[in-house]
Amino acid sequence: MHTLSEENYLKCIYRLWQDKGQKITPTAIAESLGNNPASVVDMIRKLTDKQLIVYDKKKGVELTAQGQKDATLIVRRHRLWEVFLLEKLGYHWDEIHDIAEELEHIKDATLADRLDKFLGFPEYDPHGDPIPKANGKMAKRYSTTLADLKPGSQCRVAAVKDTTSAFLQYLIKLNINIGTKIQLIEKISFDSSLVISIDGNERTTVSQKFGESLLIDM
Amino acid sequence: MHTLSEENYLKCIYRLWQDKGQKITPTAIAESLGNNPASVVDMIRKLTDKQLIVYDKKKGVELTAQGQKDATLIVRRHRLWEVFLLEKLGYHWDEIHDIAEELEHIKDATLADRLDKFLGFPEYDPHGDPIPKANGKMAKRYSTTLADLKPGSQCRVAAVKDTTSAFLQYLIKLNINIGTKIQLIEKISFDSSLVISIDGNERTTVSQKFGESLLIDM
DNA sequence: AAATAAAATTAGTCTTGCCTAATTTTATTT
DNA sequence: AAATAAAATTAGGCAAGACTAATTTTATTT
Repeated sequence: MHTLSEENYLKCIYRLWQDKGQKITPTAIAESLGNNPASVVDMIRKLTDKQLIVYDKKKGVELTAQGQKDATLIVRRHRLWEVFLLEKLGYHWDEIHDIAEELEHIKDATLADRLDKFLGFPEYDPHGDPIPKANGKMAKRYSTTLADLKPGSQCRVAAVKDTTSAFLQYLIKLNINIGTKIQLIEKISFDSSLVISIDGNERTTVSQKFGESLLIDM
Repeated sequence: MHTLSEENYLKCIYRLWQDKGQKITPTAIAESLGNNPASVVDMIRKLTDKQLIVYDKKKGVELTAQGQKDATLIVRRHRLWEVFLLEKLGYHWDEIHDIAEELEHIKDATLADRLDKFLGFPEYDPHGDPIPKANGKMAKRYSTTLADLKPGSQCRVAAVKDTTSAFLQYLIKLNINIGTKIQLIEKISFDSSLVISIDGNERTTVSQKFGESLLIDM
């Protein structure tokens, strides 16, 4: 079994891999975890010894088959607990991430599967991220963002790319949820701000950063 | 907030205090946690600095008001999670203790109260231990054991004093549950073995140790 | 009360996982 | 290509929380 820290690194590497598909460098991991690059180097050695990752200076860090499997299970647990917290305990969107961050490390061979069954085998978590199945497979992950949309088109909010409560609280304020319809009216060429209409209501302007944090479905 | 280790010590001290009401010595804590007495001395210093306990060589370790409050909350969380695991996720009696041991450390201000509500404010956990309420109060704790019973009398299993799976699996084998009726037929004076009848069925003989691990209600 | 046993404590060590500072390696500019 | 900047790595340290071994204190016997 893995330590809490090892699991957090695995999850982080998994996320960087999914997000970018690019080379994963020690610096990128350090930034993502808020740790010092020197600490990352230590952990890279440890995870390499455990054969969960392979590190090559040219290619960066890559997960081995076992590393992918283990990381997927952590993500599965995280997302299932998020569903539980929201649906069963009545937490709000912006409160669940940090708690799930702790719950995902609970170690028991059958816990994830039992929770999955109890929740009715959900496909997506409250942030719109697909929940890996027991066999590691998972539903489609959305990748188009609101910022990628052509002005004039309409879309449906499918997922959030950013799960910080600052972003989620802003979404609550704007009355945006998974499933909300948004129309992109105009893209301001000066700073790429987006003029949008939420659920057919009056226009609002949001930043480029905002647009890049919302994953959509067309 | 407290570290995982601090919480485990607090809980251990709380349990020793409830169980025996006797002087709590470093050695007793060490035995209970499976740690070295030297480590216990370190932690006694730490918890004393945090004003969670008071240590006096004559009186042993005692919880301060704050220490009691914090320990009670940990116990509350542990017992609520046990109810959840058994009732909602379908675990068996003997599987829940260790998982709850991890879940009890999840830190969130409203989690215990939400879980309590979700479970319908249970009074007792699956082992028959009373669950502390949000205000710290809790239902009656049973203290009479089967071994204290007078031969000839009848009783109801109210709780188990031992939550190891070895004991619980033995109970499953004997078909004993919380609520099961037991009649004490005879006490063998040689070794204090107990001849009992479970739910009116044919006689079984159990050890003194067994009798001391079952808490009963008359 | 002295001898012995048990408990408590101190001193020093180890591992994990982080840090800073210094150095080396690799990339990017000019 | 040389200079500069950025990234990676090494070396050494620190705190938490455990350990062992040695010592001191307290309790129990004789």
